[in-house]
Amino acid sequence: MFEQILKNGNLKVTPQRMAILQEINTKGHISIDEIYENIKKNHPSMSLATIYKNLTSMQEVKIIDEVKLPNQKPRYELTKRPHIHLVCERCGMIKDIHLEEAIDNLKQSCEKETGYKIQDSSIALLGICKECES
Amino acid sequence: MFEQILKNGNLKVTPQRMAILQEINTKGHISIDEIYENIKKNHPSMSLATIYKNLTSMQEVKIIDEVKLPNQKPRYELTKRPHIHLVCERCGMIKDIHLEEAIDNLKQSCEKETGYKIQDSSIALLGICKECES
DNA sequence: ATATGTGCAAAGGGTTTGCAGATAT
DNA sequence: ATATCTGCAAACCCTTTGCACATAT
Repeated sequence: MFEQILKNGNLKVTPQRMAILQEINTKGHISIDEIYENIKKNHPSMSLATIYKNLTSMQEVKIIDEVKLPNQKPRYELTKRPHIHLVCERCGMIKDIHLEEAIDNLKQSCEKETGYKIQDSSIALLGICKECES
Repeated sequence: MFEQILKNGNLKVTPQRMAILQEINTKGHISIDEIYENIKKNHPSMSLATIYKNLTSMQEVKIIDEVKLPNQKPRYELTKRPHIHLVCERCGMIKDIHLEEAIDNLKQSCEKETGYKIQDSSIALLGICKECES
């Protein structure tokens, strides 16, 4: 699965890349440091520089996306269809919501209003999650 | 005007802060370097450290907001009601759109779906502007 | 066999910090 | 008069780079 994705991007399949993708896949919205710390447990020789280089190259071929949230270090996720990041400002939980029609409506309103041709979106909503609220 | 806003935040009114606010106000979505370069023209002793410190303190009292866009250094704008950033990926133009009902709808859909209580938003749409398109 | 990738250490760049002197209230 | 702010320089990140060796194809 990730093997094929890497090959499609003309990237070689290395244990380091596989470990990074696995980590991003299971944790989602993960920071560089978290990736590094987690992978070091099973792969002690893993270098931070390798992580940086691979996050860059895998972004270039659109395997992963960088997620920039207010007041946070960048995080990384597997590339998915357009979605919304819901961020709990108390516990830090980040949840994806796939409300594609809502995003499409927003896109279309903006296109109509401005003549822009929208190709991509970066949407975060910030608040308090159900658990923290109660 | 800016004098009053600073006082409301318990920040002293200094020429440096006024210059920073003026710069953000006229340019909008401006980067730290742009602020520094522009202000130095009329205010050669202005220090970069002062700009950093003030961007931080003015964010803390919600006079300004940091805008994080994909593949860009952070930019700064005066705090406004929730709005959308439209970014032209060809010419770099950044345009605000105040589609508050659309944003409210999005918020409400997300709240209904997840039980989150949404307090804030960070929305960017990326594409090609009318001028670049033609 | 060859191009690519990895790890290391050094370099680079942006941001933060501490402090002494200056300024706003 | 006092707390706050500014400018400078140093410190402190985080990220990138160059290179020799290792690995995937």
